[in-house]
Amino acid sequence: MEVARDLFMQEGYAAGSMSEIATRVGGSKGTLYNYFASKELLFAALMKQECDIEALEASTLAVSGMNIHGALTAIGLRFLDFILVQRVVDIHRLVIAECGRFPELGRTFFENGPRRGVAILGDWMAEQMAEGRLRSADTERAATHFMELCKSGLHQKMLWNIEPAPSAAAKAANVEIAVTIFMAAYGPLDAPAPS
Amino acid sequence: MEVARDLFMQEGYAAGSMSEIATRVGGSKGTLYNYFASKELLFAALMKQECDIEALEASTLAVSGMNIHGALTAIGLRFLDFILVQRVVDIHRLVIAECGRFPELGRTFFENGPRRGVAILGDWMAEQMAEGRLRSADTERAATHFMELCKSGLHQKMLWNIEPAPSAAAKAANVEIAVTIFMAAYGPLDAPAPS
DNA sequence: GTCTATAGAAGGATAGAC
DNA sequence: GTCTATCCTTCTATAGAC
Repeated sequence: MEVARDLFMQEGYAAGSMSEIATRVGGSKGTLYNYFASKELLFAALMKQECDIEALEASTLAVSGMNIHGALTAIGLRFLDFILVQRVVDIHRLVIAECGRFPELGRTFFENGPRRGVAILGDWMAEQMAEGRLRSADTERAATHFMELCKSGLHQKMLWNIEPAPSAAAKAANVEIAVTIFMAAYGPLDAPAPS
Repeated sequence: MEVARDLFMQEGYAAGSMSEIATRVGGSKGTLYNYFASKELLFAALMKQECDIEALEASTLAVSGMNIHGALTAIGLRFLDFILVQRVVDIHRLVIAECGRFPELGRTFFENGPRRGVAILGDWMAEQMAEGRLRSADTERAATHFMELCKSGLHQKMLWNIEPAPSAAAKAANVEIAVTIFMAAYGPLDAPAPS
């Protein structure tokens, strides 16, 4: 499955062949078909595994004992460190490429990845709003906005194969400005926006 | 080329065959190869055409005589009306799917689409900043932020084949909140943020 | 369980008649 | 310019020996 994943990420689902997978793995096609009844089932099993990895990553949020600014910065950095890695971008590229032919692929990844992440971040923001550290607002929308601000153009540039993974400094800069913008729009009203 | 575009959008580049294109267009494969020397050249010609369409759309900005709030709303609505259409999303899906194998594909689309759009919007924002209607800031970043806020989660949901094109009302709602957030963060300092 | 061998279909591309 | 026919490769999937 690891070999198959790499091949499909490199060549795409249609262009990646079972023969090539068998060759790369050092076995024969007959044996490969003993493990997976069809190319489609191998692909489904493979993507399910990747989806679980994504779900695990989206489920964690460790920001205890930080002020709101530091917590948002930590959340943003962790988010970018996860999605701006070549392997993850390649998986997303494969999901986007094939979700037209495998409709449940996009939905499954979305539910386990972005949607879960937004829900968890939204819940955390709801707490912050209740305690007056953030302005009252739609939590899901606020969480989505924050993530989009963090990504800014970086994710698209990788997805479109224009630039490789950005440096830690570039990511940190993006998060810093994202936090500033976010707090100006969603921060408590008694704290005026900075210049 | 129209037929080929539709087939590739539906099946993907690798899975869409020259035979199928010839059949759909009502001709023969031999004739098709008289017009395009190879499948790859047909694909390149086709994507170049789509790219030009995108470039044309990204080049226009008509907001004369509006206040900043109305202008941003108009810009955001026009932007969403363009990118949240199934055909455009399908093209983007194809670009993302194939830019790993055709590196210049992603770059060409990016330069003519998003980059051009950001540059034009950034220039307009520079004027607004100079006249005190927006806070002074990095114009390219501000333009990118505004577009990301307008898209919010809508574009991804279409790209991942989770939802069809949103209604006009849904787009308008997204733009309205995007303008509010944007103005809270980038609006002039003398106008306090609304509740 | 793993291999070789192969069936059966489809793909890209070309040759050559008209 | 357009067609039919075909070459050669490659694909998914299976059969059957060991």
